[in-house]
Amino acid sequence: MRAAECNVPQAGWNRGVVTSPLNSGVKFFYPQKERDLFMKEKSEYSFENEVYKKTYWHSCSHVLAQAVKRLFPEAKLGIGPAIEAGFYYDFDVEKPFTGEDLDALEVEMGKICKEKLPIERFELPRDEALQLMEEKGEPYKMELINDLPEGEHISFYQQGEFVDLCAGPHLDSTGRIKHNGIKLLSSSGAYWHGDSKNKMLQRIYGIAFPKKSELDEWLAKREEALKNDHNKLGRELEYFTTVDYIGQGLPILLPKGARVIQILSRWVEDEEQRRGYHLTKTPYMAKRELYKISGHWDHYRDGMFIIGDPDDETKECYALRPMTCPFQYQVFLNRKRSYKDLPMRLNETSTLFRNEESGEMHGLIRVRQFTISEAHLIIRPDQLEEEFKACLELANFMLETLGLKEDCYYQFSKWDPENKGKKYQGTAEQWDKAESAMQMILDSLDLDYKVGIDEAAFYGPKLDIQFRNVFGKEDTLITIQIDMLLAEQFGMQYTDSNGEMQTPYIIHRTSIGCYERTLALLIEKYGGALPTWMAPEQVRVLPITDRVHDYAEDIAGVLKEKGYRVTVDDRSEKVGKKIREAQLEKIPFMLIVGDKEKENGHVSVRHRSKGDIGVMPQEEFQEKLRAIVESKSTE
RNA sequence: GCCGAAGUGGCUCAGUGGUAGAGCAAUUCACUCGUAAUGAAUAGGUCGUGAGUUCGAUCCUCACCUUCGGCUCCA
Repeated sequence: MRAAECNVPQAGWNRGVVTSPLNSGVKFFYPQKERDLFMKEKSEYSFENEVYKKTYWHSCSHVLAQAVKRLFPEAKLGIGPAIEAGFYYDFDVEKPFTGEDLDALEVEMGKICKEKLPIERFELPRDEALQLMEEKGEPYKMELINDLPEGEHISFYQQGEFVDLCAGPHLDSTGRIKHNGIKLLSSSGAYWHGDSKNKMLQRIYGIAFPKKSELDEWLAKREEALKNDHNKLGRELEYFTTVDYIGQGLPILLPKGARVIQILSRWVEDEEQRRGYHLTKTPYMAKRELYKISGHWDHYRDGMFIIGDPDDETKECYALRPMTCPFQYQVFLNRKRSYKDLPMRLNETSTLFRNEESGEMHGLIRVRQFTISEAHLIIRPDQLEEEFKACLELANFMLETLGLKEDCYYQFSKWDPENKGKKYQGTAEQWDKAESAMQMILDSLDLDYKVGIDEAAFYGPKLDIQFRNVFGKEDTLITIQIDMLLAEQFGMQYTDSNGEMQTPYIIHRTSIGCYERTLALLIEKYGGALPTWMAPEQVRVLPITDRVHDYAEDIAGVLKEKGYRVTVDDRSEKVGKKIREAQLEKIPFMLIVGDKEKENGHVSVRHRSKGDIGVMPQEEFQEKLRAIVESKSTE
């Protein structure tokens, strides 16, 4: 169907056309807003131009939809946007797509590109738009149209026989898309409108580039990144494992993983002590009554492991803690407090239990039992800004030391008033107050952040520090939260300087986040070669012959005495093999010793990434190691 | 929880409706070796678990468990 055949109002036809500044003939049917953005960007049609890239991928998603419609005419269209890396399109189909289906679709997409079909925009009034989608048999599109506000221009894009409801923008022809620069990556289920109550559609993910070589490069890079998958590397390098009959989300931290977490948590606890925190140790479980006060019973019960019958009020019922907050508050409540006691900074290396749903677990990143560097700061309202900033400073200090700062970004996680009562406790006024307080602090820091609506904790807004794993999936590493609700619920009060009772504010925060998750991120960041200061094994001594085993032991003994983690490989193997294995295990330093070294009291030093760095006296190596470890360099 | 894929010795993977192989790792022996794999021998698996179909199941069917990629959820 041509646009003209369905009463296209010609007036809207060329709305917002931009002609290429390079006069290459490419036309963008951009709405004014995006046109302005485009013109500010590099005036080239390259992927360095974010708008062009997204437009290209968006048009790819339409080509994908067109291919699906050709090969699977019964498929109903969902939505198909460009995303961070590539594009996807959701379809309602009888059977999920198979790998062969994706191959066939890729071929068909290539054909559509070669057909060089003009991509044209037209607009329709609501009733005609609905009629068109009804004729095309697209119930999901009709739902989208019905959700559009009154008076909105309802625009469509057409290429050949394919018409799609779409706000645009798009390229002007399928011929602009490189026919062999497209790769369909995967397909999986995805709920319509992202709501698990809705029907599950089938989503196809894809990526595309204007050059085949760029596609190949991207795919190779991705493959390379996947090699650092902590879930693979972490198991291979024996940081952790899982056991069928223990259960999902309950990893075993093997000696190497446990060692790293011990090193990190000692560092964190010491640093927090320096910053005025008091360490607590609170129980792993409590009676249901505690969680009723905190609100967990009403807002978080599905996320808890409950011991006993939660509905039988005549018997005791316990729950493993999903958070430490209500426990640490008891420290404050232990006696009468005055304004002089505040801020009260309570930290705990706390193990938590959350009954995540079965499909949500992922290596060390998403588990059911984990340990976080948690703290609650009980403060006077006038201390909020200073304490919040100090929390952020601490978090950033940790991230910088770990070398992860560049991989993280901020998210201001707000509530959604729509879910008041169900998901969130407190009043709109209380939420406004907490969110605007956080807003003010963030503004004063001139922080670059994205906003997450409906991402808050049930008791308050959060500043989350996010990262992406090797698959590009986003997770929270660190969080800082403002809570103006729970202190009141627990009857926490302090006497101010006028002798009047006041309710404190509370900051919930993590400093390094969840140790398991942080370890996962470190493994992915460093490809398993963790910085020397936190490496589970820092030095391995490799004697060349049995004659120098005693010397090797001496060297190791001195280093152990100084607190380093060192082993001796005294097997009867060739040194080449010992080196190979130490390399594969990513041991930072190898000390190769033979008769010559023994004679002179020297060591031959090999670094895992620098290779052979020469022979030196033992003391010189010790000094080198000391400098690296004490500075917590990322080497 | 939902959609899809997978599960064979410690690891990576072959394989077949007639109850299993390879490489690496392990163990033993020999070699005493100079910056990424010395050689030989030995041992190791009720083929994720449980049912069913069949004369016979690791293979076919179903359920469950676990793992992986998504969705939803979340530190």
